[in-house]
Amino acid sequence: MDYKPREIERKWRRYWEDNEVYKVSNDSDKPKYYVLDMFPYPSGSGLHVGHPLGYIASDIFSRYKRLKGFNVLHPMGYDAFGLPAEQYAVTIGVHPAVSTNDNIERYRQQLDNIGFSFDWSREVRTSDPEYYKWTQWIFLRLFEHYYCNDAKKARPVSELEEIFSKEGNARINAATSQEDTFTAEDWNSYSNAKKDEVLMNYRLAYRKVQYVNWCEALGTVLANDEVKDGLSERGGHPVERRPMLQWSLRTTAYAERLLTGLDQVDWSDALKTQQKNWIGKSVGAQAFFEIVGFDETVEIFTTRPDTIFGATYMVLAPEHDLVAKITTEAQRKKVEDYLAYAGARSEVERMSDVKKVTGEFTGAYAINPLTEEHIPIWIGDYVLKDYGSGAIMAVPSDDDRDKAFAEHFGLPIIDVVDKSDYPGATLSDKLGKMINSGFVTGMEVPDAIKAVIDELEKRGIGQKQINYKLRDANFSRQRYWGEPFPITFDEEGVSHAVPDDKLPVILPELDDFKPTSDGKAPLGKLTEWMNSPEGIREIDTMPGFAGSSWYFLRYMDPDNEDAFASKEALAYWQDVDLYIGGAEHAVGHLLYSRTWHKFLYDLGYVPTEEPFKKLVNQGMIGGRSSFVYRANEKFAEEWLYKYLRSHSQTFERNVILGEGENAFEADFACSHNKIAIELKAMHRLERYDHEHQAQFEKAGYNFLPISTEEVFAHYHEPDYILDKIRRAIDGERIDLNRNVRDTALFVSKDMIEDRSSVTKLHVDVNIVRNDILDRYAFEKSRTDFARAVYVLNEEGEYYCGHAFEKMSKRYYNVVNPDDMVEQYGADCFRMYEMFLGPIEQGKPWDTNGISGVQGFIKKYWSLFYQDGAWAVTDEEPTKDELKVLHNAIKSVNRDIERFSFNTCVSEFMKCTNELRKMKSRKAAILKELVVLMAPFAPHMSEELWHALGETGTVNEASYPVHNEDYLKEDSVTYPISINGKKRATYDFPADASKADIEAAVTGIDAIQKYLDGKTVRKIIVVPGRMVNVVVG
RNA sequence: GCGGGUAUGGUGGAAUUGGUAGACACGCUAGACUUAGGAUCUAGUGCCGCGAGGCGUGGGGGUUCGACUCCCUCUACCCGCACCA
Repeated sequence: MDYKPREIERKWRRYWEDNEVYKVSNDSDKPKYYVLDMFPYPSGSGLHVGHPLGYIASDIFSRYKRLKGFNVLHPMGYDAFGLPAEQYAVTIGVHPAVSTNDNIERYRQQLDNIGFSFDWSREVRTSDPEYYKWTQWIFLRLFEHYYCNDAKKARPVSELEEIFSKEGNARINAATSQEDTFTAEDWNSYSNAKKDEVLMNYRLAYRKVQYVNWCEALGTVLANDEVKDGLSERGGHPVERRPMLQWSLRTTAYAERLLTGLDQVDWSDALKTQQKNWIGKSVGAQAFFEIVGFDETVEIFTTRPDTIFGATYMVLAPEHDLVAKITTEAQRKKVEDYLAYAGARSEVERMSDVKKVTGEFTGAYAINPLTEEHIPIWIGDYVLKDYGSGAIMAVPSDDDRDKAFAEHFGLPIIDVVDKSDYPGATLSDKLGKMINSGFVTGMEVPDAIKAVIDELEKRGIGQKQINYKLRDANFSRQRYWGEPFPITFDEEGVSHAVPDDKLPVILPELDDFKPTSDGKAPLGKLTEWMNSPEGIREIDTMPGFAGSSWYFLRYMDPDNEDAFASKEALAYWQDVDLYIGGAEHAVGHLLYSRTWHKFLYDLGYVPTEEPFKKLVNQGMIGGRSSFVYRANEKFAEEWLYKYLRSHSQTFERNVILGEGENAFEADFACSHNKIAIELKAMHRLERYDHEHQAQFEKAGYNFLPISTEEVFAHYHEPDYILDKIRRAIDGERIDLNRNVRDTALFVSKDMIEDRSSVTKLHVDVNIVRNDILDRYAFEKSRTDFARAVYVLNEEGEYYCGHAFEKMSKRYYNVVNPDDMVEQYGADCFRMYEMFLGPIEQGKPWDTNGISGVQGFIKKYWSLFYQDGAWAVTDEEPTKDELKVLHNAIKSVNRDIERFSFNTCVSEFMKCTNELRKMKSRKAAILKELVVLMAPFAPHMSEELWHALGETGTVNEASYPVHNEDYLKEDSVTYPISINGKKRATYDFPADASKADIEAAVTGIDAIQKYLDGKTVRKIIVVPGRMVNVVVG
């Protein structure tokens, strides 16, 4: 039979579904393997050809592992809550639940088309109450726990309350935003509201007023990783810093473990460094500087305490609490002006002119504790409120920003580090010798750092401190489409957890879900819902990353009603062995999931500390855009000029006609015949038609309007134009020809003479093949191309230009996987995606190349069927055939293990080519080959598996193992090099010894001529590999 | 500015990790067949040169018998972070 992918694929997909071939059991003697794809947002525009790349890779690996005898969990589901889904719903004016459902359906169809082995019985959706019940449940655990820095794990808040009531908070070493110390008496005397406020400073999920990224356009607050360059990641809207009462997660508590945990996982260095940078650990010292005339001190953080002798002034962040207090009357006006200026600057502005030095003197002075000098306290927005303590000691001699500031405002600079021994050393290298630095003068920097910290500690004004760039994650969204918080507030404003047995708190129906601009969440419109019998409900919802931070655990046991997953399921599946997805989740999702996972680990709910053992980032597939070149006015003018010239008409270009104020320029004019031609785009000629007419007549010329469209329409019959001119010369008045409207001329790329006479336009890549335009399809694609005229090349083809761009609708370079599957079959599509290149590398999609894979599949098929008839025999395979097969087994095995899927496909091609050459059609060979290829081309393999007389499914076969014996050669072809350059090859027996080869090599004819008159100095023989003769 | 990555034919990419550079494809050239079709098959295809031969993995230098691979240096491009004290 012939290879008919559409039939075969439909047939076997149905079979797999009917027989639940991909259903995975939690109850198995086999070792487990968990392959996960990053959670997709079901966006409205569906999948393009770049999206399934990772899914195909993970599917191949899952199928491979299954054939290797593993019980493989390979699930799929949808991250259905959150901004993108809602924003999309808002734009098209449909309820997010409805649009999300539609999108999921579309997504599912597209995925099904490609033949993935997902166990759909485990599908999860974050917007499903059965799912978000557990998101809320985990949130409540975070709410009920704090992070103990001594135990280095999360502990119950109830424990904390007990300690507070007995001894206050002095001895508690926790991750906290609590600044004041209090005693047991204090605590016991606190109101409920006050107690709640204090506890919020300890809880891992807490609510507090703080500066947040408010995005007006989206009507919500965003987390730091959702803001890029001061704009929202989704939609690119401006973001401002604004104090708001918000829920947050105390991710900072886990900073250190998030950092050290990276050592346990097999991720790319690029990814690890990105996470490290985001966590941003820096080791230094905390110090307190007294303020002249005030009781308060300024707390600072520095990584270079050694340079304290060079601290000649201090800078506070504009939002720093002390600013209002310490500013002197004399400076108040100026400071207020500066605060107004700094406050008004958006994040984008602030970040775009980092170089601009701004600040203001508060009028107050601090005392440098080691020099005893009085140093001025400034404010400046290069100091950030939420890093360290929001204040710095400025050391202009050793810090570029401090230096720029000092120079700008004329502040003193004292050199304190002599770096002459370390050329090129930077601040962070911590190298050099101290000068002008009191008791540390002469010390090396690392020693001085220690000495200064010791001194600060001795005096009780400072200590060693570690700081992280990582901030707590904003967890509130003032939007509708998310998980409601399982929190209520009583009359006193005290927060209460909704009891576990009341979960989930269902997201109520709401018609007007549009965001508001005042920061009040849409759920606030439902007064009845909000004022529940249990108390006033929180009306913010959770962010998109809430549901996606633990979804991989739900797949293990998706229908469990008593727990997010059973202990047994968690004990069996443990963690994700292989995680494939895009690099865009490098910090956000991956950091949050790791945090949640560590928290659940602390509570004993999950058995592993890191959720994702191995992670592969698939590269982005870009589009290969195609261009057509539309001739412009210049082109028409050049053409007409050349044409007139060749007919020896005495036309001149750009001729000034008329006199004085009435002078004007005509495109072409012939003074002899008193005729002038205006050559312009139709719409321009139309606009000035009558004026032109009058103008030319006044100058005594017969006016001939020719539109560029007319020129293009008659490009291939130029005599038409000539005829017109002749008639004009004869005095005939010729009106503008309006029948050629919308005619455009397209010049084949290889026929372009002058780039400026054509305009480059994107053309749909789906109507271009091997850069040749399908002109029929082109004319149908857009109404304004319907009357296209072409300048073709000698072959009569239209060649398009091309460029690599992002795959995007506006570049007309989007290729839909459905179209590929329709045309080539899913198996071919899967293999071609892999064949494109290494999975981790970004690359352009080029549909042209798929024909190579298609050709291969046909050839492969023809090993089984000759002229449509079954041609496989039961003969014993020969040694050579076995060698070809086992070579392929060996290579494919090795390459799958190292995620080199492109070379696997090459290997299949090579193997097929070789078997074809041998006319090999033996079942013993082909059966193994079918299994080997099954992970890549599951449909076809299933078909052939059955054709070979097997029953059941090829998924249950066992993976072929290669036998080294078949690969052994009798003789080896050695490359013979002279001084490292290959000059000849020669066959030696496989068991030839080093000495044998050395002795024989100089006797080889092809080598002799290189040895003439030279001495053989050395012969290097690498057995089985190569020979190198060193002469000189 | 800092950090990470990449650089190989006209194109996508191979190279067992220091051992025959360009596998496997696309494209191109020539030929065969054919109801010329965007089908199939055969051969060729890194560059220069008629040739012998020479050159060749972004540029320059080094280590080595031998370098796409290791080291130094420069250049270009991509990604991430960016006043983080």
